[in-house]
Amino acid sequence: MPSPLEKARLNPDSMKAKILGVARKLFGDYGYNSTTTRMIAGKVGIDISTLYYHWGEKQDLYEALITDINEEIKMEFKEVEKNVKNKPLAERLDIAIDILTDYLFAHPEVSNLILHDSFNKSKPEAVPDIKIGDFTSNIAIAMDLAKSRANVSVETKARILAVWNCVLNFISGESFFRPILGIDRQKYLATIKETLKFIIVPAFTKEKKEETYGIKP
Amino acid sequence: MPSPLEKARLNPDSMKAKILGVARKLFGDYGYNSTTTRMIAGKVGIDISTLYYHWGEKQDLYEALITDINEEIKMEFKEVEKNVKNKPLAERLDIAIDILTDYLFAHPEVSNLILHDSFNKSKPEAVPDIKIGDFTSNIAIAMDLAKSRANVSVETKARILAVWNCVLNFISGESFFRPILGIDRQKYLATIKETLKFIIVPAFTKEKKEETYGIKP
DNA sequence: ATATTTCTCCATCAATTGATGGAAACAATC
DNA sequence: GATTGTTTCCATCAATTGATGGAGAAATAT
Repeated sequence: MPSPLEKARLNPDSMKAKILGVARKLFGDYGYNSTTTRMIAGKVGIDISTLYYHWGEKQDLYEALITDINEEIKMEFKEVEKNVKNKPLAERLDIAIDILTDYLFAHPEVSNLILHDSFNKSKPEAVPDIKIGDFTSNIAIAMDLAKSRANVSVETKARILAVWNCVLNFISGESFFRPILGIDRQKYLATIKETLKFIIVPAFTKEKKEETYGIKP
Repeated sequence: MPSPLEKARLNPDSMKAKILGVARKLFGDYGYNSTTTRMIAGKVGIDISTLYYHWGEKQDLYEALITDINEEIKMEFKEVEKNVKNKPLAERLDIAIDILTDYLFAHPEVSNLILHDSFNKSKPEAVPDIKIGDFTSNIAIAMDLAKSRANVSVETKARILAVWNCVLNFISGESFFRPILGIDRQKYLATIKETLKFIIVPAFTKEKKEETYGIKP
């Protein structure tokens, strides 16, 4: 028996899926509290009660979409792991930045939602988190910065979180950063990647250069 | 004739100043829209009308506090500039990170407000911005990454913004990051600094090592 | 065609929000 | 002590918000 969520994902033309899609963008733009059910219904072009008919409480709708995003991120991280297998560290970092930046740039709501989720102190209790903490250890191992999930040092975790949040900021802050930089969207994406690589690659490869490059055939 | 703002700052025991202080924290924690005038009044321990008597509209209160913060940040950046004069690049970065991280760690509302300001799409139009864009060029020059305000490259600006936002994230995201890292507040501050230096110093000193270290006496 | 289920909207509710008028308490001046 | 000005609170307003009941419309089944 497919969950309501799966049903909505299976049929993207369904009203339920349409509402979910619009809700994603709006919750991302304005955060949980500042997004009203009327805004969502209005943008879908339906009455507010229709929205409640399909999704029940505002929280239920939000929960569904956070669950979705958690799933998406997990898949994206798996994609990274697959692509960096048996590559030297510098190249791993490069690939990880490319994949994650491209994904988030194409789905900026995801980035918005994660940031709202991390920093918002005013959402109702029952609302689920986006579980970034769980991912940091996986990334550490994928990047070969730790041997096992239990062995990831505080420093390594902090570094990964720093980088990860740096990406999120560039994506979510586009409307803020791009005017400061004075460049177009394409150039912005390129600049983000370049900046991230500029900052990250020397830091992580500085000391481990020999041992890690050794993997290269 | 001192502005109402200056009057409030001059006498920190005044009701007006007390309200401003509480408003800073709350606007920082919950953002403009999710902070109600009743929350502020309640935390100060006064009736809501007393708040309106002193500050007028909610926007006016918010504007006053943003203006304050803009001024504080400007001063903090001046402090950095003063301290890094005639130092080699690596040391400059070190000092800048120390000063800014300490300041923001002691006043996390500032960090919260800046982040809300950069990412929030739902605040009323008339509300003023925190002008981070203006500061990036100054920092570039202070760090000796550019010769003049007109000559700061897009890449350099992007790098500074990345670092700056990284600091903000660590400060504002403490309640989110610290459980992931599993450390106490003091260790957290140390870890932030170490992480920032780990990431930043190698990147910026990699190519410019010779020319910049040359300044050293 | 009729009956049943699914969907959509209108009207409405109670709670919350920004904001104000006016009365009382308090302080300063004469 | 009376007068004036400042500060505080109570009561209230209109607008917005999350949420629901019920009446129809639309689709599906019989």
